[in-house]
Amino acid sequence: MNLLSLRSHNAALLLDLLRTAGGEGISRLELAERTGLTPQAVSKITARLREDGLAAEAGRRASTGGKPRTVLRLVPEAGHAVGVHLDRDEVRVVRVDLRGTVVGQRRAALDLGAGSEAVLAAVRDAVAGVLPAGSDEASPEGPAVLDPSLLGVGVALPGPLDHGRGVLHRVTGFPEWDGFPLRAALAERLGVPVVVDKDTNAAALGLAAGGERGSFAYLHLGTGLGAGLVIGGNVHRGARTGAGEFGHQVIQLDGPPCTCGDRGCVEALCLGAVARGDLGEAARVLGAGAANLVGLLDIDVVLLGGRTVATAPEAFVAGVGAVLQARARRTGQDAVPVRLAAGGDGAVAVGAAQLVLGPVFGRGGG
Amino acid sequence: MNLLSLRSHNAALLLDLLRTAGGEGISRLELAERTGLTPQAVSKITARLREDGLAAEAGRRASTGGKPRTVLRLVPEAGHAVGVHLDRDEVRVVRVDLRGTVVGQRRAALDLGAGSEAVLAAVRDAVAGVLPAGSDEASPEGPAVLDPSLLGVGVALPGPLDHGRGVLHRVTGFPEWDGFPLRAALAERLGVPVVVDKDTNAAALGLAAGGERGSFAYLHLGTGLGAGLVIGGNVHRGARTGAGEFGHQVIQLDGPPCTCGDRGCVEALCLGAVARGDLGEAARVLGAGAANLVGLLDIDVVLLGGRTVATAPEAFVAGVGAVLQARARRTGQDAVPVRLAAGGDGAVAVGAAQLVLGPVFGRGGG
DNA sequence: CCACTTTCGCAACGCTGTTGCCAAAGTGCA
DNA sequence: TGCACTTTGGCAACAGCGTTGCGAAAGTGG
Repeated sequence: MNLLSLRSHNAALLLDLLRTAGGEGISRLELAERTGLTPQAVSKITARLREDGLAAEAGRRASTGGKPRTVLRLVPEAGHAVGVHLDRDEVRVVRVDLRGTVVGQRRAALDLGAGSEAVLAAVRDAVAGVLPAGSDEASPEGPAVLDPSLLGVGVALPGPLDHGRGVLHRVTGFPEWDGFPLRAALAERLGVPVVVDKDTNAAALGLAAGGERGSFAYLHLGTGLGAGLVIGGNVHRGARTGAGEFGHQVIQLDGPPCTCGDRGCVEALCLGAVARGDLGEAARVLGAGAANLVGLLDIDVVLLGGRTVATAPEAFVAGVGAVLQARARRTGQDAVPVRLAAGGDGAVAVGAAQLVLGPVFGRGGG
Repeated sequence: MNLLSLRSHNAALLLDLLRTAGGEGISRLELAERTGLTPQAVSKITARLREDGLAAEAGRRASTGGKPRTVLRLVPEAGHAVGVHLDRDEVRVVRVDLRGTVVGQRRAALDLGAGSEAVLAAVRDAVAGVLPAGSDEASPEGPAVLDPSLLGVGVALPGPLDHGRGVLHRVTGFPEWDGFPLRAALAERLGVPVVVDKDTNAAALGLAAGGERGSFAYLHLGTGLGAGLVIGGNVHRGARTGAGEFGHQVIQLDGPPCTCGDRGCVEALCLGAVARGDLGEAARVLGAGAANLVGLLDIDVVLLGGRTVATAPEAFVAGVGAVLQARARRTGQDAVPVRLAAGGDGAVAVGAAQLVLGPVFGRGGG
């Protein structure tokens, strides 16, 4: 760690606090208290941020007997990022500002099996569509993006992949994507940095950026069952960036067979119960898996999302909550709360944009 | 992050590399490469470490055509720590040097149910017993330790507790310890900093300090079943420092009742199989739990330990390994290796000492 | 013996956050 | 209205961080 990284570290720290403060803003002295830096250091760093256009003064607080504190806020328009949710049958693209607010979106049908060239071209067009007019001036073959305030493009898609290298492992049902270097291919076509990740990780990251503090698990129950883990504000991806395989956790030894080849996986049991219309059992099974996870990691909160959960949100929240409450009664501690994940349908695309914004605010090892 | 924390951060970084290098030592240029610092910065920092007596020159490497590199090594005697393993029927105390080598140990029978005063006195005596002669000069009522090179005492014991505040939650079978502020009570009696943690976390930390790199899970199968999780070199304790509840992970919905009040816990199934003499089934059940953990966290390696594992190490390693290999075949990735944890009986006490040494080397949020 | 390579320390430097001090901008009482 | 007081925040000087430039030290090889 040298002085340059110290500088950017502290700048990112302050930017993160400015982002968290949102539209209300935050004063220099509050920033000093929260970071442990001296007020004068905060003044210096925020002066640099104001010079760069990333922060601005925004009114002042009421006086407490002396000079009133000047409120600082993030300038959301100073930069933006694009998030792409690449699903099996459609692509969703959003453009967000520094605060994470959606300032443009686009949605298009897509056949993930149509071949990599067709898919990449469709993504390129959809991304170009959310950019401000004039950004797309290059030739169809060349880089699509010339806008210098665009920090990058984050892409989220289902299935295991190598987040570090940006290479897909498998996309269920589409073997032609095995081993495809998605990040490199897209970065070349778009001309900006590209980050790829699993859809569940993107959704979890979006929740973290959206104000969810501490450590939590986002459980996504849709056509499959997966999890995104956030530990201490950062997404936990594991040694080979394959963490979050929640659905194929075995909770019924020698139980009914699962598509993965094992038996008694949460996913198989849970989706089986859903198919039978037994949502109570589905929620109980999901809760058992969640309780295992809570015991292992001691997280703050469990968040539920996905199409299947959306069909009966209260039933799932209550059912999973009941299992966690029973567990809490046994251990003698407060139960870990269960809530519905905010954001709904567009959460993955918005979270994908956070793959790019995260490093700006000191998240995600950037 | 200010300049003082920057300084100690880089110093800890170098100390950690010196420790990892062990007796062979490491040259300044290698340190520079591994830290990303310039060689000159490494020279300055190591000069300070040598002034403080923490590092020393130790010979030189063969020349590669120019001046040979000077080898630096950690001075193990520059500081030491005491680790206490407080078990239900005995207390084990070790004193280790900076390198983690045991330089003194003591073992005494102990009744954890004999009341806090008796237990604390016994711990105090055992700790005093491993200290160099002359350290224990204070009156029986006053602080026991006057040795300034003693960095602190780490205490590991079974059962859930609050690592942050040093307060016990419950010790199974000994309700009189509920809510006992062990850290404060011991710190007062010993006169040095005290850190308390679960025995499984201490063992895992000891393995990490003993050369185990990256992320791993230590599974301890003895009278109970628990886990210590190390993620990126640091012990993961979770929001309320209760992480690692591996044994009460449910892997058999509505299965046989467990002592915890739930049904189908790994611990109940595994120990039940052991009681029946069916070690193959015990290993398979343990492997199922380990596979769930591996999928969720994507760790590098699974390490097994504990008295029950020690009765048939090969059977457990092979049985758990088989489950993980089957999982790897399904996902198409390399199997996560399973190994026997090094250290054996004394591992927990040695690991407890690392609770104190960890922060010196930049581990554990110190 | 001398040219060459490589390591490593001294000195000067740029930059970090910190400290001391003072102007700015309020409140509140006489 | 005026003045003392409180609180904020900028300017300037500063100590200390890692970096750069350069030269001495300590080897190898012809």
